[in-house]
Amino acid sequence: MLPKAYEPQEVEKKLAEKWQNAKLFAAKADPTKKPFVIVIPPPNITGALHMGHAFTNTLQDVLIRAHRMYGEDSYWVPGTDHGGIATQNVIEKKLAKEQHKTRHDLGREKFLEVVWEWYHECGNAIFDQFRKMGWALDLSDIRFTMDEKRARAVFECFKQWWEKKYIYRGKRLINWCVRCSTALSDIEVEHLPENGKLWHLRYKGEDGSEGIVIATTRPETIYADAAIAVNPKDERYKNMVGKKVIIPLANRAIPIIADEAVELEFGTGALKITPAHDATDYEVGKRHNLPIMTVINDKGKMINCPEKYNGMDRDVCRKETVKDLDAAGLLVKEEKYNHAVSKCYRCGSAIEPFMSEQWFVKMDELVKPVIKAAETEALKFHPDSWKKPFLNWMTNIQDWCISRQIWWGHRIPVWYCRHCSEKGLTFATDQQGKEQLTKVSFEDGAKPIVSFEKPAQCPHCHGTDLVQDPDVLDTWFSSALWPMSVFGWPEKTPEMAHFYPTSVMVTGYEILYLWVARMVLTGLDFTGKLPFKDVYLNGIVRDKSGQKMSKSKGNVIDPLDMTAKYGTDAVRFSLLMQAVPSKDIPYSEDSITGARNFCNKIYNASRFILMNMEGIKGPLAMPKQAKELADQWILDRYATAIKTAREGIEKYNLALTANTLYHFLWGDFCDWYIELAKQRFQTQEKQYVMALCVNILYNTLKALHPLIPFITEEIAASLRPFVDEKEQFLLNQKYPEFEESLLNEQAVKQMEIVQGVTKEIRTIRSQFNVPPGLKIKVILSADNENELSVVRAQAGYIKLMGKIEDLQIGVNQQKPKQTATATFGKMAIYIPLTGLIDFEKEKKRLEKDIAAAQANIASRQARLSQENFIKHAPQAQIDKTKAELVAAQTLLAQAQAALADLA
RNA sequence: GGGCAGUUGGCGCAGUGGUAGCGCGUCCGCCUCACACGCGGAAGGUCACAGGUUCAAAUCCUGUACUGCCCACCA
Repeated sequence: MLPKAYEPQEVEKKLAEKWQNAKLFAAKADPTKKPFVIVIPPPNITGALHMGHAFTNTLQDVLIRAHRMYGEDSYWVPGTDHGGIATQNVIEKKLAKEQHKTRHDLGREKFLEVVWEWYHECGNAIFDQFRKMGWALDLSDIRFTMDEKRARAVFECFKQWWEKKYIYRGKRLINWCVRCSTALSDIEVEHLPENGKLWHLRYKGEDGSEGIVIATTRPETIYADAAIAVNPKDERYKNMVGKKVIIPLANRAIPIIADEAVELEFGTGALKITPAHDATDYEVGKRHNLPIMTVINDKGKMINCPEKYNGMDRDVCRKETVKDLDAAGLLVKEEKYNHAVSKCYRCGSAIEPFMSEQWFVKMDELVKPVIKAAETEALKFHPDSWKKPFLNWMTNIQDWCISRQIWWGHRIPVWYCRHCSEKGLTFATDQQGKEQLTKVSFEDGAKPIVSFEKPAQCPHCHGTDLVQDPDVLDTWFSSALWPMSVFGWPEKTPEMAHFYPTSVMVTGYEILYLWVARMVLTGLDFTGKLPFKDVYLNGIVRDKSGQKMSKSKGNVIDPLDMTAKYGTDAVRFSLLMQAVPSKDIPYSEDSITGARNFCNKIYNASRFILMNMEGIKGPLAMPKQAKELADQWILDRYATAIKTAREGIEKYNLALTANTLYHFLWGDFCDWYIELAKQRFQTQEKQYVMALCVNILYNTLKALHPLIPFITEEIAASLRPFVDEKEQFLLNQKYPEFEESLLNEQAVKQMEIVQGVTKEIRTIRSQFNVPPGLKIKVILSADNENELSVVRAQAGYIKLMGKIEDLQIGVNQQKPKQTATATFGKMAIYIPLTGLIDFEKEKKRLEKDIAAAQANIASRQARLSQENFIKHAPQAQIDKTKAELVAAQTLLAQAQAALADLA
């Protein structure tokens, strides 16, 4: 005998291995079939996968599995991402913790070795999770954004864009993360609110006058001030423009200028201009030809400032400066001020706007076809509310800073001849005593040689002393090429020809700009084709109260803990039940138990059917004819469920698919059909009923397989001897088709009567505490035989489901004494309950019925008396309203009669 | 400052132009020979607010409020 509760752990382990060994998920590249392709958003190799991965990848898995079962050549391309700064940070932390070392203690080469080791370790852990989650990824065929082929793709892109002059070097104010010691692109900067302060500082006039008061949040940058700006329309300062004031503590004179950028209402209306440390100021400085002075270096330390502060940390300098200003009587006011501060998206430390020469990609040309694709909806967003933000971002795009001053990543494929580029190259000796190129300046004469490998010699002087650019590329640079590079682009591979473009990109909306936009851009630029036509944006998995999950908050739910506890299917299904496009989902262990219970329900229903299969020889074909109402009804429900389940998949609304199948299997099949079928198990119809049961169950398992692959595969294997199926794996079987011929509106209506009457009877049983085992007598009465035709025909169902011993059906039946009364449609339901009737309860019940009926009658009558309703509403609506009125009137009359009887 | 979502029973969410559903929770009764991870039943909502369109609006439009997110050079 099978255990009573489903135990997923063993089953899942066994099946996960079986699928991989059978190469079930491998690329087929079958030219006779329509390809359906998804490239996985490659997870960063920064550690274990989290709930967000579990969610987005499960969505993809469902699509991939469903389309495979639709008969398409579906292929889900697996891989991981090297994750640039994020990964480097993880390794640095690990080094510090385990060995108390920095990356500089190891040196670049050794550090990279350590990261590569980590990749193999972490990568394997990730692939293990892929397998455990049941994702249809071929684990023998994994890509990595830094492997040889992907590196080739990166180089090809760099080279072509260099030749087209899209890639260029530029010196400008960039976002610098002091902690990560690298430049960042604009979208890698987050603007987070912070409780800061606004300091009002006095800059005295050069002529000894009182000068001007400015407001700033960054007093430590006053040493780099190049001017004070006021709005040209500002009457307060009109006569001061052109005069000079003295920077406090620095004793340097700077001019007062007029610029539109200054807001009249903010602060004092006077703005200090610090071109080297603020983006707005940089622009103002450019307009007025102001000198650029840098007082904070790449480590966040003060430089070029009064001796006292030199070498100080910028935060310390801020405090000291404020203190000294106060002492000098130049601090006019200090007020609390909440404002947005730029933070590094990887480490959270404050971004320093920093003058630096970096590599950029010019965006204006590249972006044009992307905008067109989104506008014409050749590129379609799901939900389409993302179209507008996407276009908005694309139209206002800035050039992309692609160089990062870190070690882990694709090294910029540019070389310099030490002879020819001499003046543009700065070297330093690292802690291992090796000479390293630390800084490249094109302004000072560095001459680039673009090459994948180290060139044998300099093309100009034929010298052989060549060094590679020290920077690496933004991690999103290689990600941008992912939908092409996974197929071996730029090589003309068969995979590229067959699988590209892919079908849909499924990913979180938080990386729409960071990633999706750039894939579209590269795809269109290099292939002229969109890398995918559909973008399905999923939401974020949050905690129970809607908070983002984070380690620091301690509200993280680890998917592997949950799968170990409840089974992978339960975790998957709980996510899918809530998978409405773009919607964040609140998640807690509670949401998994519901899904786990469903899995158990499937298991037990299957177990029950299998138990009753004893002595029956398969295979049993799906019966073509319904023998009775329940059969017609369940076939209709089944067909409808399949139709809706497929619709959900097509519309990327997997919550619809999950909920539909859940309610069909549990609510319709188990609660009603199996219960009704039980009585036929002992009859000659057993073979027929079992054929219907086993086929409907089996097909429902198929329909559920993309969502919960393990339990469905496991059960289907036991059922297979009884159905007409040769294929071992569900994935290779056909997804159930919607069969319109199974729809039976009349059967559904009749069944609704059976269910409705049964429910009324059950309610009364429950209300008057009729012992569950006690069979009762029920009388069904109406004023004409026609109203009773269905219950007469289906009396057996009602007797069974209502636990009725004696069911009398007839026109205008006499109501016995001591009887509970209910109404369904135009039928009166009398249940004689001598000794069990509680008069107060019955009275209350009837009064409630009466009140409801009166309200219904009033609203229906009101509507039907409106001339416009009769004139404009469709006839069906009018008929429906009339029918509802009659039903309400019947209910009222019967309830009132019953109440009168009671008294 | 601009944009986008959301606002539905205690909680979390679905939902279609014809006066509302699901899961969890609550309450009552049941270990009914598949399942107590279960079965049966009940209570509980004027679908944020104000206008408008319509015979009819929770569902469409406009505005307001609140919440969340994204974008943006008010220091």
